Amino acid sequence: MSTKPSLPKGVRDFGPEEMARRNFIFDTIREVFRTFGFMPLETPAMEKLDVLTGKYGDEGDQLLFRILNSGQYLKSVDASDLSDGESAVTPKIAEKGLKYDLTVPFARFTVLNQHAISFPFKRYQIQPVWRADRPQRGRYREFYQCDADVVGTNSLACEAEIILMIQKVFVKLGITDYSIKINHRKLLSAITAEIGASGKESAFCTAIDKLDKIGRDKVFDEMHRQEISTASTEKLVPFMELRGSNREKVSALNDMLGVEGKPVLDEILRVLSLAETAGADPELVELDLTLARGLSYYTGTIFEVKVNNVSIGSVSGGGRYDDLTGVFGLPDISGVGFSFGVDRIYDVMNELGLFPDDTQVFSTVLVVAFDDQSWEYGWQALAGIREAGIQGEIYPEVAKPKKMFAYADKKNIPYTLIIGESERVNNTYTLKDMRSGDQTELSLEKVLEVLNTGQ
RNA sequence: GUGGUUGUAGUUCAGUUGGUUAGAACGCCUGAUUGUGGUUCAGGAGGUCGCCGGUUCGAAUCCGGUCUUCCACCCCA
Repeated sequence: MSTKPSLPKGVRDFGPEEMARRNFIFDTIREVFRTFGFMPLETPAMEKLDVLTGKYGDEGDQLLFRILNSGQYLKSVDASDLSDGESAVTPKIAEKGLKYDLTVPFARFTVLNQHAISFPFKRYQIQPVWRADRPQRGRYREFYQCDADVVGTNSLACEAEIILMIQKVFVKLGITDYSIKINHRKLLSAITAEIGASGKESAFCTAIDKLDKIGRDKVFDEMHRQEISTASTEKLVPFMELRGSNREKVSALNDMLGVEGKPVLDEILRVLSLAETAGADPELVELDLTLARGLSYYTGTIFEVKVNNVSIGSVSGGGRYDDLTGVFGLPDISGVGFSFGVDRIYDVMNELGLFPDDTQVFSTVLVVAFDDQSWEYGWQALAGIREAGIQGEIYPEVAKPKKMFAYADKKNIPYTLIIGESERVNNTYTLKDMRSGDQTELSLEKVLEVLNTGQ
């Protein structure tokens, strides 16, 4: 008995026309990464769980896909583990997990290969990652990330290059209405200290991150629940009311934070000016104090890119992490990186109608034969067509003309090469333009000429 | 993880207060048309109504469970 097949929750197939569009995005991003000197890297789908856990916060750990051990995976589990529940059993039956992002595996790679790497090390990585999230619009359980990271340097040029790469990619993709939001973890810490809520940084961050979504009152409510005092949230008001250009915000912050804030603010200014002198559009970059980001390993500048007027979350994000390799035994390596979410960029471009209408052409010519002997004749001609670098195919059997031409139509093949008895006898080929319906009897040489120039 | 929502032909969807044989469009196949496609016309195939159970004389329809879809939280690309 056969069962109807189905796909697991949150994963998708990509058909031919979808792949053409996705590849356009991948190719664009890859090209930009290369022009900035990043080198390719791939890591396995699965990692040891101890590599993955603890890097993404508690929420992140819950979203890890765990892989059941092979063989007799229950042999080390006993009754007391079972009565203790999942937290006792899971580590004993699952030692591997699917990777959750590309940054942590990259850190693991860097540590394992430090003997072979010369720092600063720039790599890009385009691979799927998996998260056991509830699927939603723009949210999948398997999705592609395109990461570029630099490790082994503190230079703020790296941050500036991230801004430049984002802008370059979006220009090529035709996305114009978006903003690159930047902030700095140390700036958030300085503000937390200034309002007298030291030690509450992470609660502060998750709350303030929601400001544009739920409004000031609810953010304050949440902070109060997290034991941040009313006095503190009152002191926060002027920070929330900061408006103006990035430089105006920075100078205001300089006054508000005093000497404590100076180093961070200088960093931000430096990043902005490096980006601008290399041609970045300052209008698209916005210092946003409410940007916090959940991943716990960020320590410096953080980025997020949001396309305006679409109902999809951020399409890119990243930041600087001072010590990601430290947990793997290689301390004091600072890195900074970011990631494009191809799946969301695809959804955004679809929503904005940025993909060109022209349906992909997968074959330039279809060889159509009316009898078996002609098919053999066409088969040989096809070899010559392909030799000339033209994409072509033959209808694989002799069938009714209607069927063969309908195939060419459906597959959007612009030319058919028609062969029957008369062509075979004359040693010629009838080339038909499927759009106009015009057809002429030509030598193979002429056919190749038309196919090469005709497209 | 919490709350809601969806599921009927290959696809998009109708289907009345529970009532005989579950429909349409598009797609597919065949023919009109055995060396010429897109149009037109005629015909045809295709569904255990997501799955399991319950209520009922009778369930696509009501109830429960489960899986799936989409959405709001949480969080995130």
